[in-house]
Amino acid sequence: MTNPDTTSANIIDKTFDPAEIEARLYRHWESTGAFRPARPDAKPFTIVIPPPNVTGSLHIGHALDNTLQDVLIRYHRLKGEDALWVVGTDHAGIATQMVVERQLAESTQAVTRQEMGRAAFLRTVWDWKEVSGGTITRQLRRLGASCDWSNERFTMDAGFSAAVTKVFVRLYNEKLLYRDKRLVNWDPKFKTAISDLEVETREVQGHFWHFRYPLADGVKLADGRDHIVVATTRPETMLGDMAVAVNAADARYASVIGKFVELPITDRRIPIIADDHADPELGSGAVKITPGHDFNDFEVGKRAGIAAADMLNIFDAEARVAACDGVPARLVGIDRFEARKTIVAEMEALGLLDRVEDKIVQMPYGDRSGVVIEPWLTDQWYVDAATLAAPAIAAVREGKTKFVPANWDKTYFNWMENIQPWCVSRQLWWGHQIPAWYADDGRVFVAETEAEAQAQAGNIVLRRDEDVLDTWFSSALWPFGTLGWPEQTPQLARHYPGDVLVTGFDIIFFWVARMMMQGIHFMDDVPPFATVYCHGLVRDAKGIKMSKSRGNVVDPLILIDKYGADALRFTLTAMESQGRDIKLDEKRIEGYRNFATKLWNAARFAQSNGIVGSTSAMPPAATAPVNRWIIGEVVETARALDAAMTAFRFDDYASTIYQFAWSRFCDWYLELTKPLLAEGADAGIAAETRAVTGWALDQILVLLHPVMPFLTEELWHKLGSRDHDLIVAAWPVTDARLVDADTAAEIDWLIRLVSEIRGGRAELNVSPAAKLPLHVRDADAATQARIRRQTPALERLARIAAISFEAAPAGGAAQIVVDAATYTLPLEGVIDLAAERARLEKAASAAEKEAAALSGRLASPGFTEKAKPEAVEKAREDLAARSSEATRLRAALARLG
RNA sequence: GGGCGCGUAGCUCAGCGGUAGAGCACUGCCUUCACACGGCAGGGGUCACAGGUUCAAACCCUGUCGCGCCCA
Repeated sequence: MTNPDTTSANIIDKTFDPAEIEARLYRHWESTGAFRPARPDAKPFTIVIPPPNVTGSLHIGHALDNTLQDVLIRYHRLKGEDALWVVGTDHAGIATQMVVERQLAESTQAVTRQEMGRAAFLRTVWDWKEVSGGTITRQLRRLGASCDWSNERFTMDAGFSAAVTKVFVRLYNEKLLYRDKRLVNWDPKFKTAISDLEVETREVQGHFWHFRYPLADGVKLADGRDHIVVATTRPETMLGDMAVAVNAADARYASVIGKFVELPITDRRIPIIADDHADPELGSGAVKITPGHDFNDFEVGKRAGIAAADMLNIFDAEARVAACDGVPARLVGIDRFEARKTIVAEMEALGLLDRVEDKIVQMPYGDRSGVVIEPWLTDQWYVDAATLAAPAIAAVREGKTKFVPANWDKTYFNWMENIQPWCVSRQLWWGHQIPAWYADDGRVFVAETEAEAQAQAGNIVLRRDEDVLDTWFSSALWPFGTLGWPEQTPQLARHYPGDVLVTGFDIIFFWVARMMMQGIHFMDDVPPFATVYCHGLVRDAKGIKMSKSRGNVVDPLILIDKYGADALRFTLTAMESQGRDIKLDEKRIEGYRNFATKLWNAARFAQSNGIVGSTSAMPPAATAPVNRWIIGEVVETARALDAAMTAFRFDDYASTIYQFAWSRFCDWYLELTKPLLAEGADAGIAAETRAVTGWALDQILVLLHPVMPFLTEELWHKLGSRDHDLIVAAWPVTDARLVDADTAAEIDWLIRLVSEIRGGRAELNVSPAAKLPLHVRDADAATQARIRRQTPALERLARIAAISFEAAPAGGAAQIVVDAATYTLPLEGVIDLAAERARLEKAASAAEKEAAALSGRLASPGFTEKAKPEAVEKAREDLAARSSEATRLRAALARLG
């Protein structure tokens, strides 16, 4: 009924073509609502996507982040849970505004947003969003992400915007949000405040200019000098100096504290103050204080009693010198870097330039604009982050939210405990406009609508705040805003809090911290997720961070084109070992593409043998040991995968299913059952084997589906007529009673015996084509029974002609020891006796060496007394086995003569 | 300066108290009727170094060296 196959026959093609399959299956899943099956009675499982920027395109980091989320969501969907992956995009205020402004500048009209006006500009941004904003969500589909697209969200949607406004108003009314004049990181290119997290500190070669500031009123230093030397990396800021600070403990300056200097160029008198910020060990020990343009100086200024409103602001929004107390008119309007040259030249001309030295300086740059950030004194809206952080810290301390790997909680605590007031206003147009209205007299009215503000204000003219909110202010509401908050929707009741947040560790400050604060505050103290899974960065094969400028970025879409989405997903999953950075080597992807092909071919083989998918999750009844064995192996594999997923060990998950599918199922089970399916074999056993193979293959498809959804869904339908898609199939039964220890032991023995015989043959250069007779010595009744049962398998896999329990004929032979029995392959005339002697000698020595080590350990006094009883018991068993093996190998050596 | 982490096979990485593992690469053999994007077999590691704890250490502790990242 839901068969997505559009080809006429269900025959598995000789070649596996990911591109065709992926496009077809994704459309099928999405159009049939498979990503969000209705399961009202099931346990909810919820992930909210870290919303990608609407301007973005899929890079390899997204591919990793979303692959992991999809593995989780598909796994939980298969487990029968009510799995919801909330998806959507973020309006990305500054990034989007930049993109659209650039397009406008490059367009034929070459128009600026100021020329257009706010309303027209915003219409243009929305138009852009409708046309180009879907890039990344289309690309997520290429990856196979099974998100709930039917409820896709955007942070600027009406409902979400209403939530943002409500949060702003509530925080304001709770006095957790306020307007204040403080220093911000000002981006003179975009003319907006930016977050300190958007400031990138770079080391650049700069200078340290030492200026002489003349002491006022004829005062002299203890050493007789009439000036104080201060050094600065930013000479132009001297125009805004409001003090010179010295350390109270510095004897050189003790006598001048409280006196004044004549600030050159400006002819302003500024005080000499005592402050611990001045380090006697650094430079002259005296520092100029520019409270309006330096974060440290701002604090010094406040300690000295200067109110923020009185601090001098010497730059305008574009960082040009502004008209200001004492600043000469000739300097007004010139750019800050020009001003620097001018000031230095003028100081030199005044004979006040003491000296200049080269200095590496830490320079703040805007991570998007690339220009030097100016600490600037402005009125902005601030959230009292410290108050909101307290319960967010407690939630992690109390284990309500866990970081995986756990050590990220240290990073979280460190940042949260030192959190600064959060500046949430931005001087942009694209974003949530701040719901604050001003009266001409400066009064502020904060309300959800203009009408409400007007009602508060009475019959006066109001003007709305032109600024918008920081994008993170809105995305902090993502875990509940996407579920309909502030409406108390059934979705919200059911899917908040989320189970897991999957994100890069680099986003802990930006986003995780903010979601924790807002989630707890607005959702009755319930943090937004139980687990925060932090993965690492994807680097190139050499371990270098990918960047456009280095040209070492790998495009996930190109990798998908080349190897298929499944191979890329498997690679990223297999390499994800709890937060460690991933060095992505294309060879690895190629290897997992090969794995996909391997499974494809195994399914082809099964199909050509009349094997079809099972109709029941329960395994078929089985009598043959190999069938009973594989059933047990499937169950144990499913249990191991459950354990891996519970522990968020994506790498374990991938390697467990890889090993099982390839090294167990393909290499052994399919080979061991070939004789059972051959012509002339027992019809009952053949039928049982077909049923078990079909069942086991089905289970592999289910178990692998979270990582390789396309290949597995395709094979699921190729192998049988199904009444549902694999994406909504049931996880295998994991009943331990399905594991039969006796058959497991028998197949384990068989595998060891075949491997030993193969090894011996290869080492002795016996032609792979030659079929040899096998003589068994010292086999007990149980072993003889096993040999009889497994004769067809031994004949095929070990290339044995006939098995005899009679003594081998005299003469050269290869001898194999497995457990208590010795197996002889007569090779009179062809065997290299020396080589066989060497082989046996090597094996005997190894066994003896190990036996000696074990008996040494058992003889040591402390071991048997202090070690765990299991460890002692195991050592005894191992010793017995190794000694026995050594004895038999020595006997074999003796027989060889 | 503070914090986090990493140094295990040629490469990329698991393992984190009981005899060293995987994938890739490498070597030999194999056109065996699912698969050469394959099969079979094999070589390769004083687990950075030095001390210590322990009956037992790649794994725990201390220090040294080397390499990252974050914050100031």
